[in-house]
Amino acid sequence: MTNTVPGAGRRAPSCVTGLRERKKQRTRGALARAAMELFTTQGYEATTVDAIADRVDVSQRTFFRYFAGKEDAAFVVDEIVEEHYVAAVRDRPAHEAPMEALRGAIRETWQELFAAVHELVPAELHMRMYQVVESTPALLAVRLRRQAQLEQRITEVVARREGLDPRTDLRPQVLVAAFSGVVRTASQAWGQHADVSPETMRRSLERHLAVFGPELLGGWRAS
Amino acid sequence: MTNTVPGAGRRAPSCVTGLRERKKQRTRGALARAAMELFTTQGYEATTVDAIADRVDVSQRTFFRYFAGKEDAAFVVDEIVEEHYVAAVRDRPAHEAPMEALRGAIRETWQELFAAVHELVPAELHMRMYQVVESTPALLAVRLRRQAQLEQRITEVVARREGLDPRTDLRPQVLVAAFSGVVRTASQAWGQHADVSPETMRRSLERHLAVFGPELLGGWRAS
DNA sequence: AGTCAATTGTCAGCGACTGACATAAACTCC
DNA sequence: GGAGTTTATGTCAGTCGCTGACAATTGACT
Repeated sequence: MTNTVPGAGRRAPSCVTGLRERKKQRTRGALARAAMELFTTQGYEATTVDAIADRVDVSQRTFFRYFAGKEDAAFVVDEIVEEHYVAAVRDRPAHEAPMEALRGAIRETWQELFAAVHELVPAELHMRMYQVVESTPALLAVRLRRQAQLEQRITEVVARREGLDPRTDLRPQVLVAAFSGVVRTASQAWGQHADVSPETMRRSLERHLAVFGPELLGGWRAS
Repeated sequence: MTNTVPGAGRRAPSCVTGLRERKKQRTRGALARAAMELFTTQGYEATTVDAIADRVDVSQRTFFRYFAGKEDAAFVVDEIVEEHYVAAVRDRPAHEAPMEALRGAIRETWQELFAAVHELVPAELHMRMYQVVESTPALLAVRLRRQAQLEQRITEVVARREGLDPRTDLRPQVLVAAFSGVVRTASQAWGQHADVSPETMRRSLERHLAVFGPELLGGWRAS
């Protein structure tokens, strides 16, 4: 089902591990890693697609057969994390309230984040890449769009958990939007932090989540 | 202070209305309107910068002296709305709780939205343009980035209202992020609506805001 | 081994964008 | 109102992201 990109062959099974399929996965991984290394060292704009392709000894044309655009090579990690997150929300115990489930899922996801990605890219590179995306306008825009799409998927999952139709009952949509906004501030704050480590990441998340309670919506002067 | 873009002259006052300045504003407006007309009729990707420039009888190079990129011509309206919103939050009565102030400000802004923009572009074009941005991935990404930047500004304003330092106290940041997420779902839902009118816009906003209360963060099963 | 399908490189071309230079227009001051 | 100085504009050449088309190579299956 999940083909490694170039031409979804009409009869190709693509899930079994033929020599061909392994080769494709290797090239794709190599391209992604090469791209990230160049992006983090030279900057995104200063890196040409030719440079990425040369580093893997393929033609520029081949790069574009694996990635629809230069940007996409920067989001292979995000892609994995997104899948983990969706699965995590889905697998949360049914008795949890929606907000609890989201909180638990994001904690899980961020906890296992580096382990899940480790095979593809070293943690060091991954963290620097996160900052590159945050500080490059063109990439940041794409990340935010991806997260907006992710919100849609999460909304579906939450609605199903509660047995609601998201078009009728707006609560899933609204909760997910608000919650995602909060998570984004947490990751943003973490990205600006000088010491980017799994530990500071966890702490940033908890600090932001702690504030997001019913008291936030009322007056603050009494506090 | 607000120069119309081509070369910020070292001695040019640029706030007074010289013949030169008026001419620039006219071409800038004409370029923006031409761009929006083409974007809404042919689609964003199918519209070339040459086509936009030709329609205003200037060279392609001149277009890029007024707008840093093809995208930017699509966001002159958003820019105005953003300014209105910031001002609206700032001018809210000091006794209002942060959440109240944000709610009031967004209502105000959306109410006067079409009137505020009317001089630059007709309402019809404006609304169709909104949908074009929502349905064009490249443009949607930019809009989301702009809104993220807007959140930062609003956070500053809210923090100042409450006499807080946004780096110490995370509440402004977190509230604004959550609230902005909710507003975004409202505008998104409106954009997908078949009948895009000021009336349906207001209703979408109220429906989404109504859901965003303390009950949302707890369990829903009791309801 | 031979056939078939799928990946790859090469090439030509489009569109977004930029720096450099020359021209023409508007502003300034006398 | 004319001389000199900014400042906007057009032209040109060039880079980079990206795509379609074709031919050559390589893996897969019998």
